[in-house]
Parts: sequence; structure tokens; C-alpha cells
Amino acid sequence: MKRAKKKVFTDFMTQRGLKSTKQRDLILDAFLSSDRHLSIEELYLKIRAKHPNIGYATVYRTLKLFAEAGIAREMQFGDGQTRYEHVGEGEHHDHLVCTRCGSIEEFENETIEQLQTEVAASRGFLIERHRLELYGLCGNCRK
Amino acid sequence: MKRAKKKVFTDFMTQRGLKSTKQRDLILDAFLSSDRHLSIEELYLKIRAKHPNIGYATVYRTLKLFAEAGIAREMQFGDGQTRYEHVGEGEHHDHLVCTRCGSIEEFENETIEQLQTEVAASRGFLIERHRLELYGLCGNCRK
DNA sequence: CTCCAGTTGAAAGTGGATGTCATAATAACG
DNA sequence: CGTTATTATGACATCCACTTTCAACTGGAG
Repeated sequence: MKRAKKKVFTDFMTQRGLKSTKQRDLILDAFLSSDRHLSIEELYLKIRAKHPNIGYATVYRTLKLFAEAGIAREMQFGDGQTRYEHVGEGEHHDHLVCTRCGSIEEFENETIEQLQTEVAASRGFLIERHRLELYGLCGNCRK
Repeated sequence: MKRAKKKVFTDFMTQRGLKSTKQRDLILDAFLSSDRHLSIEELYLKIRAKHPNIGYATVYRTLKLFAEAGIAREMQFGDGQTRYEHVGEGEHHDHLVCTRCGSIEEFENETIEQLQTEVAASRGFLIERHRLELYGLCGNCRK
């Protein structure tokens, strides 16, 4: 899976005539081996710990590249920071965001997706993408 | 309906010991008589057209007040601006956002809400609020 | 090895939101 | 009605999370 995404990214780079660099390899590794939903800042600090001479702008630009390459997706959960999540082949999921501890779980529900399509169709609306987030208390925080 | 919201707001102001001012009245009128989902900037410009000596900060602060009073709600649709929508008594709805013309329609679907609750329950998650947005092309823009 | 297009990191720039503060306006009181 | 204690306003400054700029620095094709 990591391998697969690395391949997707190198192919993307080749196809666009972009270069492979130490920094990009580092950032890709850090991204793939991280929890999902890290912000630029978080990933930057994480990498920075081991490689103090990497710039914020590079992390920023590289994450954008990941998004273009289709291995990452930008998300906003209302905390004022853009977060990047991993994207698998055509996979989609929605989120449960804990308002206390900030943890983010994922879920999928085919029936909901189906209903969304119906609602849209009844308005003549063509869905390109959607976002569904449930905010509240996660199991841990309810105790 | 406008009357009702005005009352809610004046009650809120009284209860909090806040003053009634020309500016607040103006902004409230403009807000209530506007399309839904205006950004601060949009409402500011709209008011500014008739009343050139009103400040952006006043609009900003007043909208925050509306939100606290419960007659408005802050929303983010990913265009980098905070938008304020009208809120009725305990009412809730989701959004269809056109990625071409930017128009925003609303819809409600009880079944989807129900399914959300079930998904959350199965994870031990307690929903406080949610957001569901469908992005795509509206009827007009598909033509 | 050379050379050039692509990269990097530091620093400056942006845009929207938010804070500051002297001045102005409200509303309660005398 | 004036006075006065607050509260509100508006111009401006600041913050913050990106986003762009640019001179110095590679990667890799030839």
C-alpha cells in the first residue's frame, strides 16, 4: 500500500517532468507513515524534528503535489487548519470529529450516499463530491 | 418571521445589557432581507452602498452577535470566507453548493439524519451537530 | 562534466478575521 | 432635560495560515 502510493507519486512526477529530491522523499515517507489528517504544520514539525533544515514552504508545496497526484486530499474541519488525509483508489469515506479531543474517525455508509444522489437528482443537481461530518463526543470522551 | 427574529435579538440584547443602535438595526434589516449565506464582506458592501459610513468591524461584530443570539449561524463552504445563514427555531438543513456559479440551495432529509444517528451510535459516538454538503453543478449550470 | 529547468528555504506578501483605542452615542439617573 | 457611566463605533493595527517571490542550489539529460 505504501509502495503503491509511492509508485503513483513517482509516475505522476515523471509524467509531469518533475524531479525527485531528498525532501520530497522525506515528506512522502513522513506523510505515509503518519496518522491520517495531519495539518501542514503538524507534518512540518514532525519532519523538522529529524531534519531541521527543511522548510515549511517545501512541506506545503509537496502536500499540494500529493493532492494533485491523487494520493492525498485537503480537508477542513473548522479548526482553522487545512488537513491532508490519505486517499486510496476511488475510495471515499466520511468523518466523525470529536469536539473534545479532536480525534477523527472515518466511516462509510452506502445508503446515505444513495440518498444523497436521490436528493440531488430531484433538484436537477449533479454531485461532483460531498462532505459529511458528524461533530460530537467520541466513545472515549463520553466516559 | 422577520418580526420574530427581531424580537429574539432585542430580547437577547436586553438580557445582556447591550445597547440598541442605528448600525445594529441597519445590519439586522440588511441581514434579514438578504439572500441566505452572505459573507461578512458581501453584507458589508451591500449596507455600505446606502450607508457609506459604516465600518467593516461593526458588521463583523454584529454578525457574531446574531450568531450568539441564535438567529444566525456561521458556515464555511471552502471558499475562504465565513458565511452567515439564517436560523429558525431548532430547524436544520443541509446544502447543495454549485461549484460553478456558487449558488447554495438547502434541503432536508429525515432518513439521512436517521442513518447518521445510527452510524454514530454504532461507534459509541454522540452527535452534537453535523454538516452535509453536496458540491456539484446546479440545474442551471448543467444546461 | 555542463548546463538548464526544476527546487528549495528564507523572507516577504496576502486576505480574511480579530484586537486596539480614542471618539461618539446610548440610556439610566438626577 | 443635562450629566454621566457604559457601551458601541470605525479607522487602523495585528494575527494567522497560508501563498508567492527570488536568489542560491540541485537533479539528471546530453
